[in-house]
Amino acid sequence: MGRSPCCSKDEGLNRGAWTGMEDKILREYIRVHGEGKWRNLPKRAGLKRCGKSCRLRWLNYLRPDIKRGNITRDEEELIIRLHKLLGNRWSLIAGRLPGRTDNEIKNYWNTTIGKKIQGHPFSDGNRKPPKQTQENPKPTQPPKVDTNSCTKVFRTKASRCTKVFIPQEAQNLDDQIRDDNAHVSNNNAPLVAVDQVTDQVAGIEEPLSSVFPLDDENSSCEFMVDFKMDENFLSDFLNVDFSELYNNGNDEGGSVASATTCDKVPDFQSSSMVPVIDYDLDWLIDNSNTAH
DNA sequence: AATTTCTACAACCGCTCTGAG
DNA sequence: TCTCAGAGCGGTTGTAGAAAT
Repeated sequence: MGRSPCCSKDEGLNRGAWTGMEDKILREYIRVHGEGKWRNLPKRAGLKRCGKSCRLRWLNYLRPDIKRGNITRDEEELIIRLHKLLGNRWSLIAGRLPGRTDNEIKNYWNTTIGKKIQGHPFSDGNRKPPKQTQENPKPTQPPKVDTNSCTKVFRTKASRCTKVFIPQEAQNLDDQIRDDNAHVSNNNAPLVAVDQVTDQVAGIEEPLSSVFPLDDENSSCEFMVDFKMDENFLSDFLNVDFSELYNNGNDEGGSVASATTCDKVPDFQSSSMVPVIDYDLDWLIDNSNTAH
C-alpha cells in the first residue's frame, strides 16, 4: 500500500538514544494527555522525534509499571515455557510477565536463553563464550521459528473453543448462532463460530479466522482439529511432532487428533472438516511444568 | 595503557492489522 | 468496498561499556 511513512528521515528529527530532557517531556505530556495519537504527539509535545519512536520509548522504558532489573529465574523458566508454546510471539509472552516488555523479553531471549537452549557450553554460569575460531565461528542469531514447517510451536489464538461445523454451512452459521446460542453438539460442547472466538488469553480480540485462514490457499498448514488435551496428550504435545500425532490419532473417537504447522496435515478446504480447538492457555502453561 | 572483541539492550525499520470515514 | 491513519508486532541494527588481549 502507498502509505506515507510515519516520519521522513530528513525532517531534522532526533535519532538514537533519548536524553533525560526528552524523557521528561514525553512523560509529562503523557501524564497530562494520556497515551495515543502518537503521530501528533511529538509536535504537540515539542519533541523532535518520530511518533513511533515516542511510542516505543514510552512502552519499553518510561511506562511507570515497567519492572527494571534482571530477569529472575522464575521469569526465565516461564519465558522458556511460553516460547515453547507460542514461538517468537513476544508480545503475548510479555503479556504473561507483568512489568516486562516484549522488547526486553525478545532481547533477553536473543542474548541469553536462545544461546542456552542452543547448548552453548558457557550456558551454565560461565559468561564467556568459546573463543571464536575458524572451527568455532561466531554464533548466528537463534533460529527463527518457521511457522510453515513442522514445529511444536503452538499457535494460540483462542482460549477455549469447542466444536466442529461443516464449511458448507458456514455461511449460515453466524445467523444460526445469533438465532440460537444454545446450539449444542453431539458431545454437549457449545457450537462456536470460528470468527467469534477471541483471544481471551492475551486480552486481545482477534478472530480465529485470522489464525486459521480457511480461505487462504495455504491454510491447510495451520490448524488444529478436535483438540482434547489430557495430561498424556500434553506430554506428547510438548515433545512430539504434530504430524505424527495427527497420523497416529486420527480416529473417529477424536481423543487425540491434532496437528499444527505442517504440510502432512489434511486439507480442510477439500474435506468436510473445519479446525476446532479446545484448550486453555492458562491450564497449558500451568501443566506444561509437569508434562516432561 | 591502548586496542580489539564481545555482550546487552535501546532504538529503528518495515510490515501487517484494524477501524473510521 | 476502498483508502488511509493509527497502532502494534517481530526482526534487525547501532552502540556503550565491559572484558580480553
